[in-house]
Amino acid sequence: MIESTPVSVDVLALRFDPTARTVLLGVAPRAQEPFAGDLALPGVLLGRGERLRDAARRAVRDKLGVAEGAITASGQLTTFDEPSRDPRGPTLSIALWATADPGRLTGGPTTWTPLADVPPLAFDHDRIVADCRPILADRLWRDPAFTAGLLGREFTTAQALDVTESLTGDRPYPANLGRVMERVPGLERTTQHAAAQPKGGRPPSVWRWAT
Amino acid sequence: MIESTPVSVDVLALRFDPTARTVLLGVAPRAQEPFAGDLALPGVLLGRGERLRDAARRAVRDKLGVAEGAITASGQLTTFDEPSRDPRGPTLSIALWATADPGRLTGGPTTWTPLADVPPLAFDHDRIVADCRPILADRLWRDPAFTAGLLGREFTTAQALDVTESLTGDRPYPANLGRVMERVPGLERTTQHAAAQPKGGRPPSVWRWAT
DNA sequence: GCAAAAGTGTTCTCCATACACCCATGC
DNA sequence: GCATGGGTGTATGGAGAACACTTTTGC
Repeated sequence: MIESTPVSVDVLALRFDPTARTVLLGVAPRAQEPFAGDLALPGVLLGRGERLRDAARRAVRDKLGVAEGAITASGQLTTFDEPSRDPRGPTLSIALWATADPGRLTGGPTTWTPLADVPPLAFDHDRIVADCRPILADRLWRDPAFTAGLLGREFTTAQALDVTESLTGDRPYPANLGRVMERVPGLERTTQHAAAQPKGGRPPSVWRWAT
Repeated sequence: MIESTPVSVDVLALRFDPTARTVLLGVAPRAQEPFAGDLALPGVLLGRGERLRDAARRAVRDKLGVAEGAITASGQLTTFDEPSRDPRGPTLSIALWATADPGRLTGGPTTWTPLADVPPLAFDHDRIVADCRPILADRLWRDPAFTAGLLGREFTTAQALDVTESLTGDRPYPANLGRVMERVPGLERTTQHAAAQPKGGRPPSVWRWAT
Protein backbone atom coordinates (compact mmCIF):
# COMPACT_ATOMS: atom_id res chain seq x y z
CA MET A 1 0.00 0.00 0.00
CA ILE A 2 1.49 3.27 -1.12
CA GLU A 3 1.33 6.10 1.32
CA SER A 4 -0.68 8.80 -0.36
CA THR A 5 -0.59 12.55 -0.17
CA PRO A 6 -3.24 14.02 2.11
CA VAL A 7 -5.76 16.20 0.29
CA SER A 8 -7.12 19.37 1.73
CA VAL A 9 -9.97 21.41 0.34
CA ASP A 10 -9.51 25.16 0.67
CA VAL A 11 -12.45 27.40 0.04
CA LEU A 12 -12.84 30.90 -1.32
CA ALA A 13 -16.06 31.73 0.51
CA LEU A 14 -17.67 34.75 -1.07
CA ARG A 15 -20.49 36.94 0.07
CA PHE A 16 -21.87 40.13 -1.40
CA ASP A 17 -22.49 42.87 1.11
CA PRO A 18 -25.08 45.25 -0.36
CA THR A 19 -24.34 47.87 2.28
CA ALA A 20 -20.58 47.94 1.82
CA ARG A 21 -21.24 47.39 -1.90
CA THR A 22 -18.41 44.86 -2.23
CA VAL A 23 -17.78 41.15 -2.45
CA LEU A 24 -16.26 39.85 0.77
CA LEU A 25 -13.97 36.86 1.28
CA GLY A 26 -14.39 34.80 4.44
CA VAL A 27 -11.21 34.11 6.38
CA ALA A 28 -10.64 33.01 9.98
CA PRO A 29 -7.70 32.84 12.37
CA ARG A 30 -6.18 29.38 12.56
CA ALA A 31 -6.90 27.53 15.79
CA GLN A 32 -3.85 25.28 15.66
CA GLU A 33 -0.24 25.22 14.65
CA PRO A 34 1.19 25.87 12.21
CA PHE A 35 0.31 29.51 11.70
CA ALA A 36 -1.92 29.50 14.81
CA GLY A 37 -3.67 32.83 15.05
CA ASP A 38 -2.91 33.85 11.47
CA LEU A 39 -5.74 34.40 9.07
CA ALA A 40 -6.35 31.63 6.56
CA LEU A 41 -8.89 30.37 4.07
CA PRO A 42 -11.30 27.83 5.54
CA GLY A 43 -9.94 24.39 4.73
CA VAL A 44 -10.40 20.81 5.83
CA LEU A 45 -8.83 17.50 5.07
CA LEU A 46 -10.90 15.59 2.57
CA GLY A 47 -12.49 12.58 4.25
CA ARG A 48 -12.45 9.18 2.64
CA GLY A 49 -15.21 9.01 0.06
CA GLU A 50 -16.24 12.58 0.74
CA ARG A 51 -17.22 14.71 -2.22
CA LEU A 52 -15.39 17.96 -2.81
CA ARG A 53 -18.57 20.00 -2.47
CA ASP A 54 -19.38 18.41 0.86
CA ALA A 55 -15.90 19.04 2.17
CA ALA A 56 -16.20 22.65 1.08
CA ARG A 57 -19.49 23.03 2.95
CA ARG A 58 -17.95 21.42 6.00
CA ALA A 59 -14.97 23.77 5.85
CA VAL A 60 -17.18 26.82 5.61
CA ARG A 61 -19.41 25.61 8.42
CA ASP A 62 -16.65 24.54 10.83
CA LYS A 63 -14.10 27.24 10.15
CA LEU A 64 -16.29 30.22 9.39
CA GLY A 65 -19.38 29.36 11.39
CA VAL A 66 -21.66 29.75 8.39
CA ALA A 67 -24.78 27.59 8.56
CA GLU A 68 -24.92 25.05 5.75
CA GLY A 69 -28.28 26.41 4.67
CA ALA A 70 -26.66 29.75 3.99
CA ILE A 71 -24.31 28.28 1.38
CA THR A 72 -25.97 28.91 -1.93
CA ALA A 73 -23.59 27.32 -4.41
CA SER A 74 -20.07 25.94 -4.83
CA GLY A 75 -17.72 24.76 -7.52
CA GLN A 76 -14.24 23.69 -8.39
CA LEU A 77 -11.28 25.95 -9.13
CA THR A 78 -7.76 24.49 -9.39
CA THR A 79 -5.34 22.25 -7.55
CA PHE A 80 -2.12 23.37 -5.90
CA ASP A 81 0.60 20.79 -5.53
CA GLU A 82 3.80 22.46 -4.35
CA PRO A 83 5.18 19.91 -1.87
CA SER A 84 6.42 22.61 0.49
CA ARG A 85 3.14 24.51 0.75
CA ASP A 86 2.48 23.05 4.21
CA PRO A 87 5.40 22.93 6.68
CA ARG A 88 4.02 19.73 8.17
CA GLY A 89 4.68 17.89 4.94
CA PRO A 90 3.39 17.58 1.40
CA THR A 91 -0.31 18.20 0.94
CA LEU A 92 -2.47 18.68 -2.08
CA SER A 93 -4.84 21.60 -1.95
CA ILE A 94 -7.92 21.62 -4.13
CA ALA A 95 -9.43 25.10 -4.27
CA LEU A 96 -13.19 25.54 -4.44
CA TRP A 97 -15.41 28.57 -4.41
CA ALA A 98 -18.58 28.82 -2.33
CA THR A 99 -21.13 31.58 -2.12
CA ALA A 100 -23.01 32.49 1.05
CA ASP A 101 -26.33 34.20 1.45
CA PRO A 102 -25.70 37.39 3.40
CA GLY A 103 -28.89 36.65 5.36
CA ARG A 104 -28.24 34.74 8.59
CA LEU A 105 -24.57 34.65 9.44
CA THR A 106 -23.99 33.53 13.01
CA GLY A 107 -21.07 35.53 14.33
CA GLY A 108 -18.17 33.11 14.72
CA PRO A 109 -14.55 34.17 14.48
CA THR A 110 -15.00 35.00 10.81
CA THR A 111 -13.47 38.05 9.23
CA TRP A 112 -15.10 39.14 6.02
CA THR A 113 -12.53 41.07 4.06
CA PRO A 114 -12.99 42.84 0.72
CA LEU A 115 -11.82 40.53 -2.05
CA ALA A 116 -9.95 43.45 -3.55
CA ASP A 117 -7.88 43.93 -0.41
CA VAL A 118 -7.10 40.64 1.31
CA PRO A 119 -4.64 40.73 4.22
CA PRO A 120 -1.65 38.33 4.27
CA LEU A 121 -2.78 34.77 4.87
CA ALA A 122 -1.21 31.58 6.18
CA PHE A 123 0.36 28.87 4.01
CA ASP A 124 0.27 29.69 0.29
CA HIS A 125 -3.23 31.07 0.60
CA ASP A 126 -2.21 34.45 -0.78
CA ARG A 127 -1.15 32.72 -3.95
CA ILE A 128 -4.36 30.72 -4.06
CA VAL A 129 -6.44 33.87 -3.83
CA ALA A 130 -4.30 35.65 -6.42
CA ASP A 131 -4.46 32.75 -8.86
CA CYS A 132 -8.17 32.17 -8.43
CA ARG A 133 -9.45 35.72 -8.65
CA PRO A 134 -9.22 35.91 -12.44
CA ILE A 135 -10.98 32.56 -12.67
CA LEU A 136 -13.80 33.88 -10.52
CA ALA A 137 -14.03 37.06 -12.59
CA ASP A 138 -14.34 34.91 -15.68
CA ARG A 139 -17.13 32.83 -14.13
CA LEU A 140 -19.32 35.86 -13.43
CA TRP A 141 -22.20 36.16 -15.95
CA ARG A 142 -21.02 32.92 -17.56
CA ASP A 143 -21.70 30.43 -14.79
CA PRO A 144 -25.29 30.94 -13.64
CA ALA A 145 -24.83 28.96 -10.41
CA PHE A 146 -21.96 31.20 -9.36
CA THR A 147 -23.65 34.41 -10.41
CA ALA A 148 -26.98 33.58 -8.81
CA GLY A 149 -25.19 32.29 -5.71
CA LEU A 150 -23.50 35.64 -5.24
CA LEU A 151 -26.34 37.95 -6.17
CA GLY A 152 -29.37 35.93 -5.15
CA ARG A 153 -32.55 35.24 -7.07
CA GLU A 154 -33.31 38.90 -7.48
CA PHE A 155 -30.98 41.86 -7.62
CA THR A 156 -30.62 45.36 -8.95
CA THR A 157 -28.42 46.79 -11.64
CA ALA A 158 -26.58 48.75 -8.96
CA GLN A 159 -25.66 45.53 -7.16
CA ALA A 160 -24.60 43.89 -10.42
CA LEU A 161 -22.27 46.82 -11.02
CA ASP A 162 -20.78 46.50 -7.54
CA VAL A 163 -20.19 42.77 -7.84
CA THR A 164 -18.59 43.09 -11.24
CA GLU A 165 -16.30 45.82 -9.99
CA SER A 166 -15.26 43.73 -6.97
CA LEU A 167 -14.35 40.73 -9.08
CA THR A 168 -12.80 42.27 -12.17
CA GLY A 169 -11.31 45.38 -10.64
CA ASP A 170 -13.07 47.98 -12.70
CA ARG A 171 -16.58 49.26 -12.95
CA PRO A 172 -18.40 48.75 -16.23
CA TYR A 173 -20.71 51.31 -17.78
CA PRO A 174 -24.25 50.57 -16.56
CA ALA A 175 -25.49 50.58 -20.15
CA ASN A 176 -22.97 47.96 -21.26
CA LEU A 177 -23.48 45.72 -18.24
CA GLY A 178 -27.21 45.87 -18.92
CA ARG A 179 -26.67 44.55 -22.42
CA VAL A 180 -24.41 41.77 -21.11
CA MET A 181 -27.11 40.75 -18.63
CA GLU A 182 -29.81 40.77 -21.30
CA ARG A 183 -27.88 38.01 -23.02
CA VAL A 184 -27.41 35.84 -19.93
CA PRO A 185 -29.70 32.82 -20.38
CA GLY A 186 -32.38 32.65 -17.71
CA LEU A 187 -31.90 36.20 -16.51
CA GLU A 188 -34.59 38.79 -17.16
CA ARG A 189 -35.03 42.46 -16.51
CA THR A 190 -38.30 42.99 -14.69
CA THR A 191 -40.42 46.09 -14.91
CA GLN A 192 -39.87 46.75 -11.22
CA HIS A 193 -37.49 49.30 -9.87
CA ALA A 194 -35.79 49.25 -6.49
CA ALA A 195 -35.44 52.22 -4.17
CA ALA A 196 -32.79 54.72 -5.17
CA GLN A 197 -29.48 55.04 -3.36
CA PRO A 198 -29.39 57.23 -0.20
CA LYS A 199 -27.60 59.95 -2.13
CA GLY A 200 -30.27 59.98 -4.79
CA GLY A 201 -30.02 58.96 -8.39
CA ARG A 202 -32.36 57.07 -10.63
CA PRO A 203 -33.81 53.88 -9.11
CA PRO A 204 -32.21 50.80 -10.70
CA SER A 205 -34.09 48.00 -12.45
CA VAL A 206 -34.66 44.68 -10.72
CA TRP A 207 -33.40 41.55 -12.44
CA ARG A 208 -34.69 38.05 -11.78
CA TRP A 209 -33.72 34.49 -12.69
CA ALA A 210 -36.37 32.79 -14.74
CA THR A 211 -36.94 29.40 -13.04
CA MET B 1 -5.11 10.76 11.90
CA ILE B 2 -7.94 10.89 9.40
CA GLU B 3 -7.90 8.30 6.66
CA SER B 4 -7.73 10.19 3.43
CA THR B 5 -8.98 9.47 -0.03
CA PRO B 6 -6.34 8.05 -2.35
CA VAL B 7 -5.55 10.29 -5.29
CA SER B 8 -4.92 8.97 -8.75
CA VAL B 9 -3.62 10.96 -11.68
CA ASP B 10 -5.15 9.98 -15.00
CA VAL B 11 -3.57 11.28 -18.15
CA LEU B 12 -4.89 12.21 -21.54
CA ALA B 13 -1.72 11.49 -23.49
CA LEU B 14 -1.91 13.10 -26.88
CA ARG B 15 0.22 12.70 -29.94
CA PHE B 16 -0.19 14.13 -33.41
CA ASP B 17 0.32 11.65 -36.20
CA PRO B 18 1.25 13.59 -39.34
CA THR B 19 0.66 10.54 -41.53
CA ALA B 20 -2.79 9.71 -40.23
CA ARG B 21 -3.35 13.47 -39.94
CA THR B 22 -5.10 13.14 -36.58
CA VAL B 23 -4.48 13.60 -32.89
CA LEU B 24 -4.19 10.26 -31.14
CA LEU B 25 -4.98 9.39 -27.53
CA GLY B 26 -2.78 6.87 -25.76
CA VAL B 27 -4.61 4.06 -23.95
CA ALA B 28 -3.44 0.67 -22.72
CA PRO B 29 -5.07 -2.53 -21.50
CA ARG B 30 -5.15 -2.77 -17.73
CA ALA B 31 -2.75 -5.28 -16.26
CA GLN B 32 -4.69 -5.86 -13.05
CA GLU B 33 -8.19 -6.16 -11.70
CA PRO B 34 -10.53 -4.43 -11.78
CA PHE B 35 -11.18 -4.13 -15.50
CA ALA B 36 -8.12 -6.30 -16.29
CA GLY B 37 -7.60 -6.39 -20.03
CA ASP B 38 -9.90 -3.44 -20.71
CA LEU B 39 -8.49 -0.30 -22.25
CA ALA B 40 -7.94 2.60 -19.89
CA LEU B 41 -6.21 5.94 -19.62
CA PRO B 42 -2.72 5.70 -18.12
CA GLY B 43 -3.03 6.45 -14.43
CA VAL B 44 -1.04 6.05 -11.25
CA LEU B 45 -1.58 6.69 -7.58
CA LEU B 46 -0.02 9.96 -6.57
CA GLY B 47 2.95 9.33 -4.33
CA ARG B 48 3.48 11.27 -1.13
CA GLY B 49 5.02 14.61 -2.01
CA GLU B 50 4.97 13.85 -5.68
CA ARG B 51 4.04 16.65 -8.04
CA LEU B 52 1.14 16.16 -10.42
CA ARG B 53 3.36 16.64 -13.46
CA ASP B 54 5.78 14.02 -12.25
CA ALA B 55 3.02 11.56 -11.58
CA ALA B 56 1.67 12.19 -15.07
CA ARG B 57 5.09 11.52 -16.60
CA ARG B 58 5.37 8.35 -14.55
CA ALA B 59 1.94 7.18 -15.67
CA VAL B 60 2.75 7.75 -19.32
CA ARG B 61 6.11 6.04 -18.96
CA ASP B 62 4.95 3.00 -16.97
CA LYS B 63 1.58 2.42 -18.56
CA LEU B 64 2.20 3.49 -22.14
CA GLY B 65 5.90 2.75 -22.46
CA VAL B 66 6.66 6.26 -23.65
CA ALA B 67 10.16 7.44 -22.76
CA GLU B 68 10.14 10.45 -20.44
CA GLY B 69 12.20 12.39 -22.91
CA ALA B 70 9.43 12.04 -25.46
CA ILE B 71 6.95 13.88 -23.24
CA THR B 72 6.99 17.44 -24.44
CA ALA B 73 4.54 19.16 -22.08
CA SER B 74 1.81 18.56 -19.54
CA GLY B 75 -0.82 20.43 -17.61
CA GLN B 76 -3.80 20.23 -15.34
CA LEU B 77 -7.40 19.64 -16.40
CA THR B 78 -10.06 18.89 -13.76
CA THR B 79 -10.75 16.66 -10.80
CA PHE B 80 -13.34 13.89 -10.70
CA ASP B 81 -14.71 12.98 -7.30
CA GLU B 82 -17.63 10.58 -7.70
CA PRO B 83 -17.06 8.15 -4.82
CA SER B 84 -18.20 5.17 -6.90
CA ARG B 85 -15.90 5.78 -9.84
CA ASP B 86 -13.61 2.96 -8.72
CA PRO B 87 -15.20 -0.31 -7.54
CA ARG B 88 -12.38 -0.80 -5.03
CA GLY B 89 -13.50 2.24 -3.10
CA PRO B 90 -13.57 5.99 -3.28
CA THR B 91 -10.72 7.60 -5.20
CA LEU B 92 -10.09 11.07 -6.43
CA SER B 93 -8.97 11.34 -10.02
CA ILE B 94 -7.07 14.40 -11.15
CA ALA B 95 -6.98 14.58 -14.93
CA LEU B 96 -3.93 15.96 -16.69
CA TRP B 97 -2.99 16.26 -20.32
CA ALA B 98 0.43 15.35 -21.69
CA THR B 99 1.80 15.66 -25.18
CA ALA B 100 4.26 13.21 -26.70
CA ASP B 101 6.72 13.72 -29.49
CA PRO B 102 5.80 11.27 -32.25
CA GLY B 103 9.54 10.60 -32.69
CA ARG B 104 10.77 7.66 -30.67
CA LEU B 105 7.93 5.64 -29.25
CA THR B 106 9.10 2.28 -27.99
CA GLY B 107 6.36 -0.21 -28.83
CA GLY B 108 4.79 -1.24 -25.54
CA PRO B 109 1.19 -2.36 -25.21
CA THR B 110 -0.03 1.11 -26.15
CA THR B 111 -2.96 1.66 -28.44
CA TRP B 112 -3.07 5.07 -30.05
CA THR B 113 -6.65 5.79 -30.92
CA PRO B 114 -8.04 8.82 -32.74
CA LEU B 115 -9.27 11.31 -30.19
CA ALA B 116 -12.44 11.72 -32.21
CA ASP B 117 -13.26 8.03 -31.91
CA VAL B 118 -12.21 6.59 -28.57
CA PRO B 119 -13.34 3.02 -27.77
CA PRO B 120 -15.11 2.28 -24.46
CA LEU B 121 -12.72 2.57 -21.54
CA ALA B 122 -12.54 1.24 -17.98
CA PHE B 123 -13.79 3.10 -14.89
CA ASP B 124 -15.32 6.49 -15.72
CA HIS B 125 -12.61 7.20 -18.25
CA ASP B 126 -15.14 7.70 -21.04
CA ARG B 127 -16.61 10.53 -19.04
CA ILE B 128 -13.19 11.96 -18.32
CA VAL B 129 -12.36 12.02 -22.01
CA ALA B 130 -15.74 13.49 -22.92
CA ASP B 131 -15.53 16.22 -20.26
CA CYS B 132 -11.95 17.13 -21.05
CA ARG B 133 -12.11 17.28 -24.82
CA PRO B 134 -13.73 20.73 -24.93
CA ILE B 135 -11.16 21.97 -22.44
CA LEU B 136 -8.37 20.72 -24.67
CA ALA B 137 -9.99 22.33 -27.72
CA ASP B 138 -10.11 25.59 -25.82
CA ARG B 139 -6.42 25.34 -24.88
CA LEU B 140 -5.29 25.05 -28.49
CA TRP B 141 -3.78 28.31 -29.78
CA ARG B 142 -4.28 29.85 -26.34
CA ASP B 143 -1.84 27.79 -24.28
CA PRO B 144 1.53 27.88 -26.06
CA ALA B 145 2.92 24.95 -24.05
CA PHE B 146 0.06 22.73 -25.10
CA THR B 147 0.07 23.87 -28.71
CA ALA B 148 3.82 23.60 -29.14
CA GLY B 149 3.80 20.28 -27.29
CA LEU B 150 1.37 18.84 -29.81
CA LEU B 151 2.72 20.35 -33.00
CA GLY B 152 6.41 20.66 -32.21
CA ARG B 153 8.74 23.61 -32.72
CA GLU B 154 8.01 23.77 -36.40
CA PHE B 155 4.93 22.74 -38.31
CA THR B 156 2.93 23.42 -41.43
CA THR B 157 -0.44 25.03 -41.96
CA ALA B 158 -1.74 21.65 -43.13
CA GLN B 159 -0.80 20.09 -39.79
CA ALA B 160 -2.33 22.97 -37.89
CA LEU B 161 -5.57 22.40 -39.77
CA ASP B 162 -5.50 18.69 -38.94
CA VAL B 163 -4.86 19.23 -35.25
CA THR B 164 -7.58 21.83 -34.97
CA GLU B 165 -10.04 19.55 -36.69
CA SER B 166 -9.16 16.66 -34.37
CA LEU B 167 -9.70 18.71 -31.24
CA THR B 168 -12.69 20.85 -32.11
CA GLY B 169 -14.47 18.52 -34.50
CA ASP B 170 -14.55 20.72 -37.54
CA ARG B 171 -12.02 21.99 -39.98
CA PRO B 172 -11.44 25.73 -40.13
CA TYR B 173 -10.87 27.65 -43.34
CA PRO B 174 -7.10 27.79 -43.96
CA ALA B 175 -7.28 31.54 -44.38
CA ASN B 176 -8.97 32.08 -41.02
CA LEU B 177 -6.70 29.69 -39.13
CA GLY B 178 -3.75 31.53 -40.62
CA ARG B 179 -5.01 34.79 -39.17
CA VAL B 180 -5.58 33.16 -35.78
CA MET B 181 -2.02 31.87 -35.79
CA GLU B 182 -0.61 35.27 -36.78
CA ARG B 183 -1.99 36.58 -33.50
CA VAL B 184 -0.54 33.80 -31.32
CA PRO B 185 2.33 35.37 -29.35
CA GLY B 186 5.66 33.81 -30.18
CA LEU B 187 4.47 32.08 -33.32
CA GLU B 188 5.68 33.25 -36.71
CA ARG B 189 5.05 32.33 -40.29
CA THR B 190 8.38 31.65 -41.99
CA THR B 191 9.10 32.19 -45.64
CA GLN B 192 9.70 28.48 -46.07
CA HIS B 193 7.26 26.09 -47.62
CA ALA B 194 7.01 22.38 -46.97
CA ALA B 195 6.56 19.72 -49.58
CA ALA B 196 3.06 19.43 -50.98
CA GLN B 197 0.72 16.60 -50.08
CA PRO B 198 1.06 13.36 -52.08
CA LYS B 199 -2.10 14.19 -53.97
CA GLY B 200 -0.72 17.56 -54.97
CA GLY B 201 -1.95 20.95 -53.91
CA ARG B 202 -0.11 24.07 -52.95
CA PRO B 203 2.80 23.57 -50.52
CA PRO B 204 1.87 24.89 -47.08
CA SER B 205 3.81 27.51 -45.12
CA VAL B 206 6.05 26.51 -42.27
CA TRP B 207 5.40 28.10 -38.85
CA ARG B 208 7.94 28.35 -36.09
CA TRP B 209 7.99 29.32 -32.40
CA ALA B 210 10.14 32.35 -31.76
CA THR B 211 12.39 31.35 -28.84
C1' DG C 1 -32.82 73.56 -9.34
C1' DC C 2 -28.77 70.58 -8.62
C1' DA C 3 -26.18 66.44 -7.96
C1' DA C 4 -26.24 61.55 -8.50
C1' DA C 5 -26.97 57.45 -10.80
C1' DA C 6 -29.34 54.50 -14.17
C1' DG C 7 -31.07 53.92 -18.88
C1' DT C 8 -31.19 54.80 -24.25
C1' DG C 9 -29.01 55.32 -28.48
C1' DT C 10 -24.97 55.71 -31.33
C1' DT C 11 -20.40 54.92 -32.92
C1' DC C 12 -16.09 52.44 -33.37
C1' DT C 13 -13.20 48.75 -33.17
C1' DC C 14 -12.02 44.02 -33.05
C1' DC C 15 -12.69 39.29 -34.11
C1' DA C 16 -14.94 35.23 -36.01
C1' DT C 17 -17.14 33.36 -39.95
C1' DA C 18 -17.81 32.80 -44.65
C1' DC C 19 -16.69 32.75 -49.31
C1' DA C 20 -14.90 34.20 -54.05
C1' DC C 21 -10.84 34.18 -56.28
C1' DC C 22 -5.81 33.39 -57.02
C1' DC C 23 -1.61 30.44 -56.82
C1' DA C 24 1.42 26.36 -56.65
C1' DT C 25 1.94 21.70 -56.75
C1' DG C 26 1.36 16.31 -58.48
C1' DC C 27 -0.22 13.64 -62.08
C1' DG D 1 -4.83 20.54 -68.40
C1' DC D 2 -7.04 19.23 -64.20
C1' DA D 3 -7.73 18.08 -59.54
C1' DT D 4 -6.10 19.22 -55.00
C1' DG D 5 -5.40 22.24 -51.42
C1' DG D 6 -3.16 26.36 -49.27
C1' DG D 7 -3.07 31.71 -49.58
C1' DT D 8 -5.07 36.56 -50.42
C1' DG D 9 -8.62 39.68 -50.16
C1' DT D 10 -13.10 41.05 -48.86
C1' DA D 11 -17.59 41.27 -46.80
C1' DT D 12 -20.82 40.50 -42.97
C1' DG D 13 -22.37 40.02 -38.22
C1' DG D 14 -21.86 40.08 -33.25
C1' DA D 15 -19.58 41.56 -28.95
C1' DG D 16 -17.19 44.90 -26.22
C1' DA D 17 -15.85 49.59 -25.11
C1' DA D 18 -16.68 54.40 -24.95
C1' DC D 19 -19.54 58.29 -24.61
C1' DA D 20 -23.34 61.96 -25.44
C1' DC D 21 -27.72 62.59 -23.91
C1' DT D 22 -32.02 61.59 -21.33
C1' DT D 23 -34.69 60.14 -17.27
C1' DT D 24 -35.70 59.69 -12.41
C1' DT D 25 -34.68 60.01 -7.98
C1' DG D 26 -32.93 62.73 -3.05
C1' DC D 27 -32.03 67.03 -1.14
